[in-house]
Amino acid sequence: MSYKDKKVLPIGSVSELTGLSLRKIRYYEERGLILPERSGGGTRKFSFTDVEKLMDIANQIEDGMQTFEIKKLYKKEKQKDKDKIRDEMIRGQLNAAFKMTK
Amino acid sequence: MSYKDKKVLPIGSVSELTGLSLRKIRYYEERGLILPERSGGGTRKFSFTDVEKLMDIANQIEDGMQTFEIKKLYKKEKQKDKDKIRDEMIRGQLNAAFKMTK
DNA sequence: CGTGTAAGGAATTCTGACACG
DNA sequence: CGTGTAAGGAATTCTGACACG
Repeated sequence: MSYKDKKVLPIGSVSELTGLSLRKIRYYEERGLILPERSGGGTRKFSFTDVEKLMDIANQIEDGMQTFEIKKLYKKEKQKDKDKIRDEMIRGQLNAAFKMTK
Repeated sequence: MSYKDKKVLPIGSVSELTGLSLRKIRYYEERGLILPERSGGGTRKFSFTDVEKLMDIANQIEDGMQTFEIKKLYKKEKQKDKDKIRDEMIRGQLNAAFKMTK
């Protein structure tokens, strides 16, 4: 995992990087759009990937999209990723089986 | 500037990533080995580059090197970088002058 | 010299709630 | 629904100092 995915940024830094208020960031988490980790004491820790996602979210909100729609969108994205991986695995196995017939 | 150079990490995250105590990190700053930025309120903000540098420093300390030696080393590195840039600029200008003679 | 620690205070973050719309 | 704000408390960080070696 690269630096981009390390959950290490405090919400203040994320707010500065994205230009979003603390309230908005917390709300988007509440709606399940992002999933920061928590320190032992309970403070949120974000990754740069989260920061990028938040900037995406901000754009979509500006376009009048609602949080649950954005969430659905992300679910679809994830499903696509899974489908892709499944396809690749199937292709790999077919390929292996094919070689055995030679 | 990439994510790696953004000064956004709190000292706690840096401590976790490097395995160094808060005391050590602050001390290495005091000795001028790293230069985190400060938030408006005065809290330190580090970059991933700082994190990498700290891991380097930790190794050198383990090898018995003293902080002022490490600092000297970094100064030399910087000087080399400057020399390199100067060389490239001179070469670029010579090249341009040479083309004009054609 | 490099590092741990206890001390007191300040900055940061947290949650739940009320407000507006 | 999405967001601002005031409120009280808890976690995080800060500095300067003493200790040891």
